[in-house]
Amino acid sequence: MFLTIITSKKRTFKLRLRQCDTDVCLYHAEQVRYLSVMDKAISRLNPKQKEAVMHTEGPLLILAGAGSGKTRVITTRVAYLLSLGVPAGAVLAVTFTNKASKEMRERAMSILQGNGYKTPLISTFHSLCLNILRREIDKLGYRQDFTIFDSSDQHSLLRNILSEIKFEDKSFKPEHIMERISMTKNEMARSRTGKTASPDDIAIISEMVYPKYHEAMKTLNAVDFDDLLLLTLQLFRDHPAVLDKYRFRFRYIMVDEYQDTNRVQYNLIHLLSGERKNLCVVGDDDQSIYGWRGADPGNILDFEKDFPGTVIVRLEQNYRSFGHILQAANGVIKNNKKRMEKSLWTERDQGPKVNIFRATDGDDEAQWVADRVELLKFEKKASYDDIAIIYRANLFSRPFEEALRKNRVPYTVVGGTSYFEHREIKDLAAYLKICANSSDDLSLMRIANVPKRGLGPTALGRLAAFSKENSISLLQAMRRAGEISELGDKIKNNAADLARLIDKNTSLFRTKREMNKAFRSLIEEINYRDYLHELHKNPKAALSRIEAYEDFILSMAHYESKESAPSLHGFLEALALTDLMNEKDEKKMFGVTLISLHSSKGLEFPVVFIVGVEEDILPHKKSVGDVEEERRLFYVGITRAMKELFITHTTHRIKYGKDVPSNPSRFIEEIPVEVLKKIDRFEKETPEQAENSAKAFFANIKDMLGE
DNA sequence: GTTAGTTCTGTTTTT
DNA sequence: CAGAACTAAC
Repeated sequence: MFLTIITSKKRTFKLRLRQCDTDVCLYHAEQVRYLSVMDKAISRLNPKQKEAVMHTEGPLLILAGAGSGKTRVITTRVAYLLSLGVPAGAVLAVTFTNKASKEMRERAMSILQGNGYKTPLISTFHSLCLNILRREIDKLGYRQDFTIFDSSDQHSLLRNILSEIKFEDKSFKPEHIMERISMTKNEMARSRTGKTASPDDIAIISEMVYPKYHEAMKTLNAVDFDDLLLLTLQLFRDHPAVLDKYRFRFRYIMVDEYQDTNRVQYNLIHLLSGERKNLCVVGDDDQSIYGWRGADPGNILDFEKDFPGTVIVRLEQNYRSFGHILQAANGVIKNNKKRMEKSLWTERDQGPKVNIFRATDGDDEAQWVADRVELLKFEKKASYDDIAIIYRANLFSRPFEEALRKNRVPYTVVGGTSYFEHREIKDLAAYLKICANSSDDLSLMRIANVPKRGLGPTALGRLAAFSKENSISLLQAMRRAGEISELGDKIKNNAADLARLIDKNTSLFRTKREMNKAFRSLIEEINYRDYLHELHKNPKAALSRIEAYEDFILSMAHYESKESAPSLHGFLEALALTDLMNEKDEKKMFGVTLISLHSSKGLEFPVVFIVGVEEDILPHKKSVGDVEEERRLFYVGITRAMKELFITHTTHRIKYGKDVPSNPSRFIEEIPVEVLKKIDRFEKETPEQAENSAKAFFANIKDMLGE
């Protein structure tokens, strides 16, 4: 059935309707007014992009090469759907990061310029699932007030389990076992690329421990990140009525970064899209760099097979990089066997060639880069903000930080140790967690003796045993500490006091208008400040810890001010699922950016340095199994650069305290020689270069003195 | 129950 | 080398 809408401006729109889309009709009349806004946005697209935007019904695969205007296409498409009269509630766009979803939301809505359009649901996989589970999880036998365990929670739980079953073999680290459990949960075993099929020792152990872990999580009334997805999938599989509800609701589904989806995510999307298959996925198999985390590039490679009738749109025009950079990228990536054929092209100039520099060692490399950064600043008038230094592993940031500091160059390190890793934040968060979820024995265990309140391991062991015998929570056991005859009177009181403290604050968080005030007084009540001073003998360190938790309180205040119905659960969810702390600091990003190859995906910089491009680092020695993914990683790095790209490597490098010779990465040879330029440190400046740099130098001084 | 010394180990990490 | 985690003595 076709419905034709006649607009005031002699423009006709054909809208195909399906039987279940009756509510579309109700909307069209008021939408026609806004088509001109939409037309403007669409007119800015190239033909391929236009095709992707206007194809609204049936499965659509958008293969979006790096820098091909992917975000513009997705956001325009969302806006386009709304402009057609599709109700906002029927549109679902799923992303991986909060940053991406935020950007998508803002840009899509800005295309429509308000005009009374409601915002569709644009969310990450995890928060989408959380929202569904909050409503439906009782159907799976969980309690509604569950909390989310982050990886350090998981880790310590697993540690407990291992010691409980007296698994003492230290050669198996809890992290590795946890990683394996996570892979199992993400249905890696059933993956089509699945090479994890061969059962090794870790697989055997994790298989043994997984049921115990799962059981423990359930009694703790907690779910982990994987569970959010897995339980939602289970919900959809076991409760068709629930699935139908969401299927009916989400009639237009879009998935960003589809190459990064794992099997569970694939199944979720598959189920949700249902018969209708109004599913649009966007991705680039060449940028699939999360295979080690369960991402299955097979999902994008086989999309056509999985969804018959798929229309494929290739976005290959690159708007980001100069020609030489693109040729380097193409030259490298074409060595991969398993990929969808595509080749980026640009209308832009060739630009400078790709610079290769060989340093003697890591410090030399860092110093050279830092000096080059200054040269760029003064000679080419580049801003520090325009420059990024990208490395394979976060630990490489160190020498660059030092060299930049030495040159007085401002910089920002992205990633690395996150805010949550700090002990004081984890401690205080544990207080919040036990208040939010009285079954969370793990958090209670963590803070039972922090600060010291005379509840050592032995006392806690007794309490834990008592809770087990009576199948009650640890908190409940503390409330009833008086009944435990093995405990001394003092300990009984200590435990009961703690239980009272938790109970009191639990109700305070529930009733008090401003949670952050309650939080602050809780921190004061437990004398956490003094505890920190005891812990760190030099007052400077203690003070910085105090500042850190002050920030934490501030972020709670921030959360409360922006949320319409703030709650402790809500805050903890935001804490687990979004990077609350970095959110605030986002604007503070300035200077040269130091970032890992992985986190650089999606970003762009006029000048990029990819450093440490050596064998055993860039194809990393631990990922020999998947050189193609390493190559994609390099490809991602190259395609971040807009104007100028530098690639550096060393002749020897200190690794774990030992000096080892290093060889240039095999990937460097894959860059066509005609786009390469080897830079020699001792190369003298040509007279005109010298003149230019002198000019630039003086111009810069003038700048600094004058305006 | 805490502390200082010792051994061990070493990617990437959107949530 | 450096941080974590474990052990052995206060």
